[in-house]
Amino acid sequence: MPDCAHMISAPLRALSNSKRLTILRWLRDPTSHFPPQRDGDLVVDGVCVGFITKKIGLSQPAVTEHMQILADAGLVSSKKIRNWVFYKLDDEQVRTFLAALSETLEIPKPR
Amino acid sequence: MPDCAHMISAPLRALSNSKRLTILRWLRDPTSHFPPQRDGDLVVDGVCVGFITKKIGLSQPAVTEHMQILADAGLVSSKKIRNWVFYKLDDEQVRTFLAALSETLEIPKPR
DNA sequence: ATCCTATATAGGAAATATCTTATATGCCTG
DNA sequence: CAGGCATATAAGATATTTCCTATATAGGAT
Repeated sequence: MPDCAHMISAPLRALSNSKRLTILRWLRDPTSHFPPQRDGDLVVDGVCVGFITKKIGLSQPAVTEHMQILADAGLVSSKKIRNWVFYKLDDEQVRTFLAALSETLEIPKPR
Repeated sequence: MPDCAHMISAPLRALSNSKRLTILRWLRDPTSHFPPQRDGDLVVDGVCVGFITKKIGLSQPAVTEHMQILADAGLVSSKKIRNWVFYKLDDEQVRTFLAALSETLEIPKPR
């Protein structure tokens, strides 16, 4: 396995902001935090920017930027449907990141 | 279990800086990255500020600040011996943090 | 006491992050 | 095509982070 240091930097920076961490917690379990959507399923498609904006109380451009940072880090994926953009936690990538972080921080196994 | 959100924010901010992440990787396995110390064992006591400063190529005050951020986040512990200060990865707290982060990011189990 | 070494603190400069308002783009409806 | 809605981009203000130099503190040796 190659040195995966740079692979965890972007997610760590993305997670270092408390607003983004809050959003990720919402996306982890969207039906508990958002009302049903007409044009896209909360779980299947993700949560639209407008819902996140309303709930977090920031301007819409600020939320867009936060979501792009999360997407660039690979922690969420986005899907455009009509003129909505739905963001969804990327379970696979989250697990990969968590594994890489453990690998980076935990004491190396003796051999 | 209480909401442990704020418990992971400080470590995440501490980890979001690449210099600090590099230092943590060194501290994870100090004997592979630093020469033996006269007045404190690399593994038992930790690594002194001077060694880290020399290796990372920043000013000593910058390193001191980085180490304080890591210590405030609970990721490292410090031990003063004579006029040295040794920093050491806190395995227990690192594991606690990793578990809390997984708890925060992973899909809640159905029940 | 004086000097040398190791680390911490103070102050401030420069870079980066966060956020807002204004505007652009793109899709849908009538 | 005109208008409305959802999101993205642009520009810039403010806040925070990162880093340096200068200085303080503290222990050990001469």
